[in-house]
Amino acid sequence: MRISELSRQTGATPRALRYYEEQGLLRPARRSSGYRDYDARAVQTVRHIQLLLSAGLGTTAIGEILPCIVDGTTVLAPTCPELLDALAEERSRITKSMAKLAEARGILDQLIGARANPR
DNA sequence: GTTCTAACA
DNA sequence: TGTTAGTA
Repeated sequence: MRISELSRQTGATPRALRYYEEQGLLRPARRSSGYRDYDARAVQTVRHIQLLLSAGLGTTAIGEILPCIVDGTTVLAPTCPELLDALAEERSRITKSMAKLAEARGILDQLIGARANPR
């Protein structure tokens, strides 16, 4: 299928799909016309990319994790250690971010003279 | 009409 | 990422 079709099936813009390729996340074949030619598998791959992206992982991390994903239905399977490793790393990153945000909120609470949980 | 690459009022 | 330009 061509880029517009994959875009339609995944919701990713053609621009994003080309970007994923630049990052080595996708390797579509090329037609004699120069147009990218994606196989059906690409749909699943893009969904995996979107999932990992929404988890806060960067394209470089995703590039390392992607090959560890089993061609199951929707989600991924913690196969190789690299995957668990990268995911655990990202998780601790998030935990640290949450701590900083909580601090920032605490300061704002004082400045505002607010109660514990002002939305 | 669609896609491609490259580049940025 | 969007978007636009100039092509193939």
